[in-house]
Amino acid sequence: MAEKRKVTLKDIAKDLNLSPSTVSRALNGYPSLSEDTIQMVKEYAEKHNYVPNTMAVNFRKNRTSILGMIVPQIVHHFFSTTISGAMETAKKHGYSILLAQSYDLLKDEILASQYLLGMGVDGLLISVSNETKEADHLQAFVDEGKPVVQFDKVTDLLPGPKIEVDDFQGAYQAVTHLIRQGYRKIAHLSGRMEVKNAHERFLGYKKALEDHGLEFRESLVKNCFAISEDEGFEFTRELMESVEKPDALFCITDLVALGAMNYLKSSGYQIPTQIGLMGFSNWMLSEYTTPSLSSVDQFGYRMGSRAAEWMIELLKNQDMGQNETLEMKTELVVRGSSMRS
Amino acid sequence: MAEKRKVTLKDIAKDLNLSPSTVSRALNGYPSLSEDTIQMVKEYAEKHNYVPNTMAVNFRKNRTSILGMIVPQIVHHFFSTTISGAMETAKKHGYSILLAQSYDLLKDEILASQYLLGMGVDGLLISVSNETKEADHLQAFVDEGKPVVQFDKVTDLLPGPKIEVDDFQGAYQAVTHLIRQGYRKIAHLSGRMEVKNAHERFLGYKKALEDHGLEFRESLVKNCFAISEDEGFEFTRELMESVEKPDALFCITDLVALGAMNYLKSSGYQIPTQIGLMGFSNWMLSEYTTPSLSSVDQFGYRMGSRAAEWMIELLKNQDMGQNETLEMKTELVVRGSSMRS
DNA sequence: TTGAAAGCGGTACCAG
DNA sequence: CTGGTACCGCTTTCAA
Repeated sequence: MAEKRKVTLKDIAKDLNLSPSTVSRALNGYPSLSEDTIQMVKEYAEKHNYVPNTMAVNFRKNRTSILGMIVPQIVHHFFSTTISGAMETAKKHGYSILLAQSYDLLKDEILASQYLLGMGVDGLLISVSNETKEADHLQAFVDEGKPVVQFDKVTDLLPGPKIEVDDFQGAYQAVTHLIRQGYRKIAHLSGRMEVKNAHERFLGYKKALEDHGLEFRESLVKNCFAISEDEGFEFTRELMESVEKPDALFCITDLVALGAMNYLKSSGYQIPTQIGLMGFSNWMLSEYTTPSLSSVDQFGYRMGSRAAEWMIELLKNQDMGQNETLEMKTELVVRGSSMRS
Repeated sequence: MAEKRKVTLKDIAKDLNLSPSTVSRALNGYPSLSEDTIQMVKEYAEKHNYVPNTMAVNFRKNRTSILGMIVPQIVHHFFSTTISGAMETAKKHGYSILLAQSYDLLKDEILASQYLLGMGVDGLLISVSNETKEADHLQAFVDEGKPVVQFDKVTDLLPGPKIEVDDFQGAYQAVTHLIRQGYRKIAHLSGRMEVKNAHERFLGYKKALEDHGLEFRESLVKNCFAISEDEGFEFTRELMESVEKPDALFCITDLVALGAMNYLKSSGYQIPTQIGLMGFSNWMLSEYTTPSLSSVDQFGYRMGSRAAEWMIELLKNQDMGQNETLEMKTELVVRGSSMRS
């Protein structure tokens, strides 16, 4: 490792017969310095391609310009878009993002938090796990004066800035769309009711039915636990084999809808003519199924970007943020699986 | 921001009437220290939950324990798996990963490199962009004694450790499989021949044909430029409308295969009976199409993990690495789109 | 407008 | 086995 020593601020000072403080000031654009000095220093620095030592600056200023970010899983398309959005915005403001995954396990979320805190991040962007029923590990950030901005999946156990998807509205629109397409017995493959997003979607589903004069029936709702493709398949089988036999399915997530689609197709049902199908999240793959899957877009990129923006603003103002929530609207994406007309 | 001052090493030293050096040694498990001292220090540290200041340590040791990682796009499923693999392995060894994207543009790759270098990463893991025809920005890392490990898409312009997918073998196996399924006129939707992976896949395709006594024809090869779904659709149309009319398609990537599949289905072709279809990369969505798409798995997680491991070993040994290549085998994933028997 | 100097929190060398 | 101390590179008072 033939590491050639890099030129430091002191080197410049010595060579230019200035004090380190002057050089520092010149480079950082302080006022009250003669134009000549500034010119000279800048030129010299440029010529010897001086690069300030980030570690020294961080150390001195007691900040890293790094934001921690915890998501359940990077490989989930939605989260990868939020990451992408947060990264771009952060970079624009001179921040970088240190990532960690919780795998939707509280245990791993705690580990990740401690890890990021130890790395000295300036703040935390987090979408909490489904298991998160305590928030001491998040409070730890706040205790050290590091803001926490929650997004997508949030917990009220930690007051502070939150960005949520308007799941209620998204579900309401989706189900309303199904009703307008003429479907009348709309079932819902829901998630766990303790999980806020899932509950909101359920409520949106219910309200849409009621507002359009359709009866809500418990028997048309199935709770997925793992939110898996298999559950989509199995619950759809149960529903289609039951007396209720719905003519449309609104699924908590595209993956579940995919399972439903597989069951329906393998059992010879025609989508969307015989039965309509609707997912949620607008995964990349929804476009590529046959028929393509209608869904609800959550604007992951924008969400990540907003979270980062918010964080940076808090950091700039030395503020921990109020206990306020920003609701992000969703957008219905109508595709083949629900287009009867 | 009510940041309560944290206890430092010096605090401990003062309170315990020891020197900072002793405390440091005790905490870092140095030999030649009395058991008593170690005990005492550790207990005190524990009790006052002392946490070493990462920034100070980094600064002092002139390293960050952060690895830079540049991929074309995080949202690509394959890359998100490599990221995940690299992150887990890095964490296991006390390293974290700072991510950046090149969007397959040289310009952005250079920016990302400079950015990561400026952040003071200890080394770089990179899958280069398709445009990368020079490597000064990577050489810059080497010049500062920071190892660069390339993976997946690599350039020979920078000598050093590389992890490559054995694209040749993967393509060879894929095409051999098609031949065994009885397909005889196998077309190839290839990528840009200047891109190594694409070229290797092309060569594997060609060799498989030759080894099985089938004629290779230029007219059955179409070069995709953007590797897009649209190109898959269009080139498939061209092929199917030409006199050549293949009975199977081997596509450079699953996305292209998807485009091909869409054209074929919309034109009434039966897959896999009339025409066989094969992708490459084994994207998440390949499983969910109808029919499901045969593909070639590239083990992204393992690849990222190996890249990180390699890097950490280099770092440990203060080594920049030789100009050697690790070839990772692929695995054929046979699904509905190519299963005639 | 500039300089001198004190650290930030550790680590590691040199003594003892 | 332990202590003293210089110092990593930069920022920021305080003083001139």
